Amino acid sequence: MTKMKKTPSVKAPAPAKAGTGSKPAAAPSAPGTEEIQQKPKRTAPTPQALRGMKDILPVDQKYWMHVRACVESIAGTFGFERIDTPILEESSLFVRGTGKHTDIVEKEMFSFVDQGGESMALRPEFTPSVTRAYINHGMWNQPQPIKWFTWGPVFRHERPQAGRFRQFTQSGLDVFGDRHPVIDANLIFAAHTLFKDLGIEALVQVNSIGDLASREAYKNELVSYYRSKRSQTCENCKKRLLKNPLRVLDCKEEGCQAIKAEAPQIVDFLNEESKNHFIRVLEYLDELEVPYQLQPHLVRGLDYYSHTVFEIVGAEEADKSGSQAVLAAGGRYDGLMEILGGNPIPAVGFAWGIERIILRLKEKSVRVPDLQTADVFVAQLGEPARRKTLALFNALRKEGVRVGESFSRDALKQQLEIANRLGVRYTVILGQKEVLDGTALIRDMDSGIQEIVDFKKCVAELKRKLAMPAPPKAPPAPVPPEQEDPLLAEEPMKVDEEEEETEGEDGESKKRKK
RNA sequence: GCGGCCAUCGUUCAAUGGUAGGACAGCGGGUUGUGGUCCCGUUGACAUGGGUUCAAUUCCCAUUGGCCGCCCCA
Repeated sequence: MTKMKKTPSVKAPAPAKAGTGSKPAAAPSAPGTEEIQQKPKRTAPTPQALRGMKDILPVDQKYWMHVRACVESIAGTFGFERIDTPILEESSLFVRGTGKHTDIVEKEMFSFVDQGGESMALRPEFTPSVTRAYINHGMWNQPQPIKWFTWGPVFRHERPQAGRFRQFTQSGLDVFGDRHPVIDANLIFAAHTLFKDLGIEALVQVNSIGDLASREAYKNELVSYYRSKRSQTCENCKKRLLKNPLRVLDCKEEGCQAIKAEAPQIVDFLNEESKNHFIRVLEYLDELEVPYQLQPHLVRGLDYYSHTVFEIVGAEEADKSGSQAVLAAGGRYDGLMEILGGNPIPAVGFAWGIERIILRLKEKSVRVPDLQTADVFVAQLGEPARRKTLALFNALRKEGVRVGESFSRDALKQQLEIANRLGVRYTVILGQKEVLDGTALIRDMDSGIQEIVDFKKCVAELKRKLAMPAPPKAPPAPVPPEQEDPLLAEEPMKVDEEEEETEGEDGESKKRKK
């Protein structure tokens, strides 16, 4: 038992092989408290994030915030309520819901048996979960339709690539309990609006795969058509014909293109009701002025889809068939509720992948709002000031002001550097002199102008200043400087009156330098 | 899951069969209490494990991870 207490944090050197039994290098002396941090030297290999799983670092958070804000705005304005479901579900939910023969379930699902012998899975998508939740909570007793909005991690054991991860974040909108085509159209409109809000040029592609009867009829026809072209069909398509015939329409092989072009189209096999539904969806889309492309070859891989299916792809990737071009996808799934043992309640929804959206935002250099972490910085010089600054920090914080600090540093220069990096509007400076006088210096970080205020009024004064709209911040301006921006030229120079106590010379000398 | 390419400081890019250099970032300076530009200094890396070799970061193999294509998908 005594040997257990050393280095609880470091894992044993990974069961690499049997060779490295003794491990002579790292011999942490047990009592060693004095030279702990010396030099780590060789330790056991640092654990890595699992394949296909990523840390989201603070630098990237502004993208996440931006997307999240856009999504919440859309969800809110379209009347969707947030629902969260467990990340872990019993495996059978997805086996039945997503489909036993889909790739997602067959080879991509993280599933395992827990200590209690129960078979469970990390959700690979949201749709079965929210459908289950609808059934479990008897949502059909509430006024229909039920409109839900989701956001959270999903897991698929795939080979990672750019824009494809094993853990990724999906978000979606679902409408339950209403089969009217206007619901489909308005949902597509919401999706389209979302991408517009995000600043991503995206394209809506729609199709209808009809109801089950229509689809079966079409499948038969498609298969017999491809049988007749058997000699020219690629190997892959031959396999697909057996397993999931509709997928031949996705084939990218040169040779198959001609066959595909001539292939029967599903719209011709829609029965009266299905066709009617689709036409009305399109009419509503026209009414909503949503630009869309009819995509006769668009089919969805999951079993539960019916009628309207759609995808949203990045504008210029529309013809490139790159798989990561699909930013969002969805459709109607009227049959799922019954598959999961509920009443036959229609539903339609769509989901989008946040990582792909963010990837796109970065590729297109879409500007997203910066995350400001502090409004004010408190700088201190000398021990008495440092102590006094602690109280000031808390006083400001209690007023809801976000305060930056570097209490442990001594040099004012360094503290101002940090203040600058944080992008605060004001820095409060407290030195020996100010402590003795009971004052504080408030420095406007844009202009460099400083004013002396009574320490007691410091918080109120800062709040007053912060309440005023921030002057238009000159953007980094990555554009060439030739066409000078008239907006920048006549930038209003505010805060010029009302500071009788301003340290004129200080501020001016500052300005002269630049 | 299949095929291919790749792997050097935190990031990015070099060089090399005899253990690595720059840029950016970081940290510290450029005398007395002032940031955004400038100058100087400094920390810091050869993914892991085998093999070939007197010697491997460099060559070979495996593993791991990333990327690209396929499968599929958001």
